Amino acid sequence: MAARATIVEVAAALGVSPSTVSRAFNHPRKLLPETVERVRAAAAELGYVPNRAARALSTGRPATIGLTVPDITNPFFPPMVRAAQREAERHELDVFVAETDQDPARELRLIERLRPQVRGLVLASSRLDEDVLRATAASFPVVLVNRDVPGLARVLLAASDPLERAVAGFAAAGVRSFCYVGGPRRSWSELERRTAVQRAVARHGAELTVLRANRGTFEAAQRVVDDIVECGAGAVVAFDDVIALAVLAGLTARGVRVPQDVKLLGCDDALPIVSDPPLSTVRLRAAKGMRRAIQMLSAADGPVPEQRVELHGEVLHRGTT
Amino acid sequence: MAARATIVEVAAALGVSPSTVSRAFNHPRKLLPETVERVRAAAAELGYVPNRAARALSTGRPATIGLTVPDITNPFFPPMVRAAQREAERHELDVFVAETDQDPARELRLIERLRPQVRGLVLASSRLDEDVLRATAASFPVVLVNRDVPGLARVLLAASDPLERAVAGFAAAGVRSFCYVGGPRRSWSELERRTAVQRAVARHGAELTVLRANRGTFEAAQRVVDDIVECGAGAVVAFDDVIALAVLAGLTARGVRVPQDVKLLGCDDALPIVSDPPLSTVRLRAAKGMRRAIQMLSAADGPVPEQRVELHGEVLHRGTT
DNA sequence: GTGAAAGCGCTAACAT
DNA sequence: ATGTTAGCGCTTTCAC
Repeated sequence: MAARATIVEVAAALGVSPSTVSRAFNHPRKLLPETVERVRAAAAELGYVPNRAARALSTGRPATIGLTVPDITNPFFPPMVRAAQREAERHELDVFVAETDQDPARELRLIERLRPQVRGLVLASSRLDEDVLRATAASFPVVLVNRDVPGLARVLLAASDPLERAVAGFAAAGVRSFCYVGGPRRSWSELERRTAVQRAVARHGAELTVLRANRGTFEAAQRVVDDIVECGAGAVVAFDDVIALAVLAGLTARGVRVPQDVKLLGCDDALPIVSDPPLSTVRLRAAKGMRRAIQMLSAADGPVPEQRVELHGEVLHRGTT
Repeated sequence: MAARATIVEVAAALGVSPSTVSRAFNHPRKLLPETVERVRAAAAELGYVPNRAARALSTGRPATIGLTVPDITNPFFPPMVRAAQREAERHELDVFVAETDQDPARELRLIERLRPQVRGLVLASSRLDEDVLRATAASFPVVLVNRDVPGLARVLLAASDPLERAVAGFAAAGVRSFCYVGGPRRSWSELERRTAVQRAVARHGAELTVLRANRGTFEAAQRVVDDIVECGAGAVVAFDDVIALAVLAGLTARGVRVPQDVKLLGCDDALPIVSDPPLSTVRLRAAKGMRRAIQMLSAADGPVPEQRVELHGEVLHRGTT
């Protein structure tokens, strides 16, 4: 029961052919119910566990999909990884997760490496050039998440709607000067969020200062707090919650009261922690988006047809707005 | 260059045998340098990417190791996942990550599923019974992380030393009553940390109230804040940073000043965020531990010999102590 | 130094 | 309804 038996061994033990054992698992309806039963019992008895790699070799259809994320320590991604695995499970698929480190060259290397052994790829927040992505997706099933490349299958976790709504609310409350603290330059989310804020601020005839927390990390964000204070904004919109919390801590430490003096809005709702006051943020539909991505992949057989799915988040007004 | 060529195709294109192509990659020194060069050039030209699954089938030695974690959204684990992947890379190994959801049955299912296609397993914070673990590790390479089962190979990220030191410091500063807020019941870390605090508190003749944040989550922790206030402790040690931050927020909201009224110490140093005041915590050697685990696995061929590696963390005194 | 052949564990025609 | 055969992509004896 402990040792791993093979199909051939199970077959031998039962005096049937390997194909029968294989069929008992893959096409049970092609066998006598009784046979299926006997085979399954023997398999369990011998501790048989299917070798999925061998199966993939044989069928040419691996039951694994690859998922790349730029940075697994970014709290935005683990929930997506979980959602991917859970949804894949429903389709009897495995998920192989690889971290690209935000490095396009590394991302490409990983993709090449994964390709022979996965059925398809979900690329989350890919940093690759459009043409590289197009070339890859032309001959292989690929779904993009949070990357908007026309012609490809993509799922976008949009924050623009709630962001514009939030800005409108701030403006209505009398805010005339805004500040946006951006995240990773090359990310689609950064573009989408910044653009939304710019549009909304302009629409209300207010002022906007755009700052950037270079590598999208907490430390980087702290350095911009001085600039925020200086520009005298009445509301700060941050690219994500990590940055927002850094800003919150910085403002508080400088005696600026949130939300009385400055309103503060984060994005992602990915952190398992609260601040004081609790951070207002935009909740995205990350899990749902990842489920969609997996579904697209498991449906398609061959390159995934173009489609653009945009899932809109919602503002969560908590203590900082 | 786009399509995935196979070894046979590369061989055909060159008019050599498949074995030669194979050798050019796996045992280049058995070939004329010039041949190796020609083969590599042709392979690159044709976009040949080795199929690792097929190689594993053929050699019987998969170049992949499996890693299970209880909860990937717990910020404690992503850095370990990253470390595992980075170290594995150095050994030309892949890492397949699976989430057990803290469920022993699920963990066991995943292990069985992984076994045929991985060279070995790293089980982080395993929730399986000792005998199940022993049985598994008897016939298969397994390294435990943060689970202390005698007889097996294990890496422990210990917090006891720094925790005892911290308690001693609090006692020296006049604290007579302590509170420990525990985490997941079945985890080794919980036992190790709680025991350390109990021991240290007893040694200084002080009082200890042990509370628990049931599922180790932020929400659960908030519910115990009232109990903390009630027991009148002068210092709180939390199982991890997530709990500690919840406690901090709860205390602050109730007008209790940290660290003036109550000192607060977290554990793990895993969160990419700060609080105000910044949380004091215990930094563990998670990355280093995971590297060790991978090394043990890639060294051993067959069951990993017993060994117990204990890596000690250090106290990080920041703003809450 | 290189080729030919067998086989890893499994599946899918094609028999029967 | 089940067995036989061939082969997935690769590695590895064993020959030459």
